[in-house]
Amino acid sequence: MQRIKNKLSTRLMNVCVASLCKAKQLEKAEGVIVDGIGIGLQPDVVTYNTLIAAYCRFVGIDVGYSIIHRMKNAGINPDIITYNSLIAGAARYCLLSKCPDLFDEMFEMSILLDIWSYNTLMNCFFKLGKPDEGYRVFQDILLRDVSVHSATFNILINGRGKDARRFLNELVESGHIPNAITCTTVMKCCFRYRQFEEGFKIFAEMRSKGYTYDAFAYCTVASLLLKTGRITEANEYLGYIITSGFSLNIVSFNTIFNLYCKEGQLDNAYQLLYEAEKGGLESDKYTHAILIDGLCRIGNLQEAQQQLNRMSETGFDSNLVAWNSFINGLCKAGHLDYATQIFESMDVKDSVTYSTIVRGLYKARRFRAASKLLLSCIRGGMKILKSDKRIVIDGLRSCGLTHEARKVQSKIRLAKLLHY
DNA sequence: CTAGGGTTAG
Repeated sequence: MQRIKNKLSTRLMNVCVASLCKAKQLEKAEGVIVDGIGIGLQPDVVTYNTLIAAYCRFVGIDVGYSIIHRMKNAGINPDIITYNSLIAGAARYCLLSKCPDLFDEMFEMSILLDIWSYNTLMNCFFKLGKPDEGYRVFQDILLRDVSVHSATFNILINGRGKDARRFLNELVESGHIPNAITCTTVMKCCFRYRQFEEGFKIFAEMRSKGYTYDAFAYCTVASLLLKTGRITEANEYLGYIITSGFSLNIVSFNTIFNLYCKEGQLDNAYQLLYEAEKGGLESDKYTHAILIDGLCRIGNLQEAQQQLNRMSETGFDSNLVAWNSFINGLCKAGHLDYATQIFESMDVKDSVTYSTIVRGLYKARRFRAASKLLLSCIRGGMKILKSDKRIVIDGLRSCGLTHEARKVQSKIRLAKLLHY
């Protein structure tokens, strides 16, 4: 009788630990376990797995891994879920090199990789832009005759991108019934590849099937509408998201926030931010980037700069999109030198950073500087837009620097030969 | 107790 009681209480403790972990309250979760042990409860594999998953998600894989020692000392062996959480952590923090050691350990304990492990790995490879490795994982799934899960298909759809719609048809033809996640995935892929009609068709189908029971599809569609200048329709869907009673998280909130910022309604944006924070939502890197871009758009560069500072203080110091937005704002306002100064102080830049400055320099008719930058971008192995190449060459020509223009052109060609 | 969908910049 006492043992049954304790088991029940362990389950209760686990529910408590899980909800604290979900809220990132890891110290409190640990406290609950300590208290539980204090009153004679025995943490089980679920208790430890919950904790390991949370550490791997919020802190890092090493801390997660250290719990394994604790559970072994308590006489509990890690299982496939333990290792899947560690694999997910390795994938999340780009530490796939740690996986072979994990696999070895699993092998020693006779724990086999399951579909969750494979899905995690496959998804990670696609996200890292290594589709071949992703497909190799899928081959492994088929070879080892592991039963697939609907998530497997969704990961594959994301990996295929451009052919997502066709892939969905094939799935349906082979008897698979796509769920809401599959549909949203395909719709997003359609939009990404400018297959707008196909995308909206999927959205209509989702609504008729009752697949729009949460804000996911609406956010996708509203953002697309905003991006393509269909503001009224975007507003309609966002209005619906607000009034429908969906529980709004930071992502749906960011979508609405973005509409206000793009529309220059910064007062509304700040009001929304205030209410979201009052409701316990934490701003993320998207919130910051959207706000900084919005401030730049209305020309309030000072406030944008301050917001960047606040952002860095709250731990989002490497938010490249926000910095790119700010550089763009500076260029638009004609502060080329300050923009260049910031550009040079940045440790991490991407092709958007370069492109923004190149375009800024072009508009300021500083063609030599623009071409110099374009070439250093190419040397860094980054993709450049055809239009950027065009404007630099045209710019040089337009002020009689035909020799330079030709030189830049041949250097670009040479770089292409070397890189591809 | 683990994996898959929505939000940002040129």
